[in-house]
Amino acid sequence: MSKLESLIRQTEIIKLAKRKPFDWETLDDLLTRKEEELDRKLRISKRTFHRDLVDIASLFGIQISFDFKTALYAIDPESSSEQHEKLLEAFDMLQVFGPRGKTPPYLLFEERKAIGTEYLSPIIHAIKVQKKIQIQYEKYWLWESEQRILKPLALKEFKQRWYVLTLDEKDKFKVFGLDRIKELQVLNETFTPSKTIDFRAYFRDVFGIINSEESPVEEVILTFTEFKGRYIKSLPLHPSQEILLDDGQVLTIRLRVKIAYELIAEILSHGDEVRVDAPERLKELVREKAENILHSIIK
DNA sequence: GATAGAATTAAGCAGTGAGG
DNA sequence: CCTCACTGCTTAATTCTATC
Repeated sequence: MSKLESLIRQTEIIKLAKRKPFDWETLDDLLTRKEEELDRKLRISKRTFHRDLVDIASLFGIQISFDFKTALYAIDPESSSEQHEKLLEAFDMLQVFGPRGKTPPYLLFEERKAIGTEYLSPIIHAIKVQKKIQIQYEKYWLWESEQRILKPLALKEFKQRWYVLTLDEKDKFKVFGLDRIKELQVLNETFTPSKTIDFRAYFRDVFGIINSEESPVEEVILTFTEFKGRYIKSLPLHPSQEILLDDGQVLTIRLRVKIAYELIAEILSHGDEVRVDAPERLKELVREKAENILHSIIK
C-alpha cells in the first residue's frame, strides 16, 4: 500500500468517473482487473473509498459525490476544472515509467532540450511561502547571462514551455522562461506582493505570454482548410475560440485576443492552410510577413 | 545494512442521518 | 421507518526514518 498505489487507485477512480457515473460494484470490478494488469494491490474497502473521495477532492480538486436519484457516484461538474487534466496526465506517465523510471524501448519521446521543469517544484514552493528567488538567466539575444532577484507570483504554461511570472527589483511585472534559467536559488528572504494580479483575467485576452496592457482586445476571425480545421477543433488555439462556420469545406473561427507577435507567429505556422478574415490590421501584418517570405527578406 | 520506533495507511465496526 | 452512504474511532499492518 505504497503512496504510488493509492495515487494509481485515485487516478483510476477519477478516470472512471470521467467516463460515466459508476457504482461501488463497477469500481470494485475495475480495481480487481487493474490489480492483475498492473500487479499492484489496488482493491480497497468501502471505508477507504470514502477516504479516497476526500483525498481526490483536495488533491485534484475534483468533487465526486453520490447521487441518490440514480444511485451512482458522479463528478460535480462545477467543481472540476480542466487544470487537473495535467495532473492526471502526469500520473499516467508515472505509471508508464514504472517505479524504477526506465523507459521501455517502444516509447519514442520527442527529443528536446531540458525545458526547465526541474525548477517547477522549487518555484512553486517559493510562491507558496512568498520567498524571493535568485536566477541566472540566459537572454535569447545575448551571449551573456544576467542575475536577477525576483518575487515569484505564478507559473504559466504555453506551447509546452513554462514561464514564471514575477515582480522584479523595481516591482515591475516580468516573465521569464524556465528553459532559459541556468541556475535558481530560493532565497531566505520573504516578500509581500506589492500588488495582487488576477492572472486568469490578465491572460484571458492574451495569446501567449506577453501582455501589452495598452493594446486593445480584438475580434480575430480565421478560416482554416477542412483538414487543418479538424486539428484546430480538437486543439483550440485559445479559450475564447468559437466556431462560426463548419461546413465540411472550411472552418471559420473567432478569437477574442490582443494582437501581438505570438499570434502572428502562430498564424504563419499554418502556412497556406489559414486565412485571416479580420481585423484588417492583422491581415496587413500577416500579409507583410508573407511578402517578406516571398522576397526572401529577413527582418 | 540492520533494527527499532515513528508515522502512515487501511480495515472493521458502530453509530448518524439523509432520502425515499 | 428502512436502507445505505457516510463518519469517527480503534486496531492492525505496513512503510518510512533515524541511528548505530
